[in-house]
Amino acid sequence: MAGEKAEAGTESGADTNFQKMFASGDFNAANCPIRDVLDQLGDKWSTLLIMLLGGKPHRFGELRRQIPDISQRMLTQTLRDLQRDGLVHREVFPTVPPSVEYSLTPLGASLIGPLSGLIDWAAAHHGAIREAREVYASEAA
Amino acid sequence: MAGEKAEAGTESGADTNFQKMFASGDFNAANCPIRDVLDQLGDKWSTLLIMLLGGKPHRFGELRRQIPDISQRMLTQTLRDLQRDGLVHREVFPTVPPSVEYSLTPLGASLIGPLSGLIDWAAAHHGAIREAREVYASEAA
DNA sequence: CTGGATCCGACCAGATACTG
DNA sequence: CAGTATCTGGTCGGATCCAG
Repeated sequence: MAGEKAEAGTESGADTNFQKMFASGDFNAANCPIRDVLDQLGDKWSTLLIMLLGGKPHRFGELRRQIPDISQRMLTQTLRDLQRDGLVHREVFPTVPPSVEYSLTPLGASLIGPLSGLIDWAAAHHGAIREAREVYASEAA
Repeated sequence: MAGEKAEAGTESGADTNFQKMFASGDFNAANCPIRDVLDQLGDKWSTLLIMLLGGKPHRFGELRRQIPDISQRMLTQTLRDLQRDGLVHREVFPTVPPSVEYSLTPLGASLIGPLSGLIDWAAAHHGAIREAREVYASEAA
């Protein structure tokens, strides 16, 4: 299969290197770097924390107050995962009582741009999505 | 549902409008449109399917072959969710045997851009992330 | 104040079998 | 070919108690 059917997409034009990578045959979701990264970002709290830390560094309790509906367990765990991936920096100040500050690493900061693009899209179209959901629900009935 | 309609502040800066929205107090993750949308996109297969359909429409079995490690159940379910959100169009051809074609709606196509931004980031930095993970693992030991 | 550890329910997701 | 239905295990995530 050597056919170049790129022109079929007409105006899409944004699939770019994804289609190329996918067509390269060596995909199969196992060695897929996208999934590897998106899996973490796709969880319930990661993106929210990243955007929050993108504004300014936060302390633990500060984050907990900013996100009322996160449990302490999930906050700890998500922060540790992000730290593990090199997106978040954790700094402990040996004060009494102890305080810990979380901030984005340069790698984490570089994610803000692309992530904002997606968030902007979500904000812009979530009305249409909710509408589509209601239409679908009423059709199903 | 008390007062939908989030202004979303058009689109200008990157992190700016998120911080603005967050600071506006009208956030709290309950009425957060971001979470509403990202929740669906963040699941295991949505983004993959969207990018795939962004290339060209696919039939059901075609998608299943393209993604070997998706179960038939998850494929059906994810497609239905995307259709419900108005991102994917489902067209049935009453042939024998029956065939169904899935394609992106204009709304779904508009997502390709922002999503590609994130995917490009993932592809570009996933090496750094894997490296960070190994460092973290060795430090933990 | 910042977490670790544990228990436990809820939901996600795969395997399998069956239908039109 | 394109699904639906059911059973089941694994993981996510909240609540609570405890420690430094």
